[in-house]
Amino acid sequence: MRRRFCEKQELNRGAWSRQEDQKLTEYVQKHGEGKWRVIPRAAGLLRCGKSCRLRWMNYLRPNLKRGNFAEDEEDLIIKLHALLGNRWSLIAGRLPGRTDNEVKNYWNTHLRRKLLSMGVNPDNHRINHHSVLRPPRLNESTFEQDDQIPCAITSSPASKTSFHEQDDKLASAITSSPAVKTTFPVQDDKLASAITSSPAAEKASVPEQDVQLPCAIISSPAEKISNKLPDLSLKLALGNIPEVKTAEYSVFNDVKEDNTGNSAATLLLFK
DNA sequence: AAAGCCACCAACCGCGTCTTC
DNA sequence: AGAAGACGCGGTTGGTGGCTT
Repeated sequence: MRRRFCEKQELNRGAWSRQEDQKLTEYVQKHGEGKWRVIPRAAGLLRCGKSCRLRWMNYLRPNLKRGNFAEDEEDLIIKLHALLGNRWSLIAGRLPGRTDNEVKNYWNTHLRRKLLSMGVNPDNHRINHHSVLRPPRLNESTFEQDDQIPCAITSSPASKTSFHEQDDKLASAITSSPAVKTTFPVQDDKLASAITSSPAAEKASVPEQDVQLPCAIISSPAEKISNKLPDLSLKLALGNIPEVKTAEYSVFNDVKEDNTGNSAATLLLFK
């Protein structure tokens, strides 16, 4: 059997000592992050690069927030998990000072249980019919049999959603149907007027780097909701709504295909 | 007091993706 | 274009401390 890298090199494993932390911190502060493979030797550490990177990213890095999660952080994690699933690094990216490892651990030890106790399935975020009422203003016809994510969501029927495939990997041009406007559970007039749909799908391209940002996504009534999609499971719509400040809301546009190949758009907004 | 159980979380591992040559 | 190395992500493990019996 092949020996693990750390064993082969007779490197330290397990908990980090204070001296090791100090050496790594000093080295990274002086030379910067990256080149993790050369850092251990350069910093005088008997660790593999991978271990150094992990220690730095999850523990030593400056501006890390430690301690209990605030209620709004919990709330955000739950909403993001509902949309993104176990994409811990993406979720952590929306929580300043939190690491993917920390968010993942918190989810597994606290939030998972919390959702279960609320009658919500933590794997798919569907609500147990017997324990939770549907939001009163949602259009029932836009939902599948089970309730979906327990926050502001609209879904457009597959038939009204246009979805162009540019190639196997990327797809573009998503539009929301007029149903979006009427089924959105509006809690705020500003949003109500701002969130609407474009009349027809049109291809448009969005710079790749923008698509990487999993946040501050706003759709415009006038503009097409369209983009390049780095991943078929996550479609992000980018644009601007003049009436709504992007700093105030996060919007996700998710498109799912059913087994007949039809696609349905889901728009999710939260503060 | 001590054994057993459980929750928490730091750290490890394997694998997929990206980058470099 | 493709091989190799580096990096990053998510699942899992294992040590530790607190609580219960």
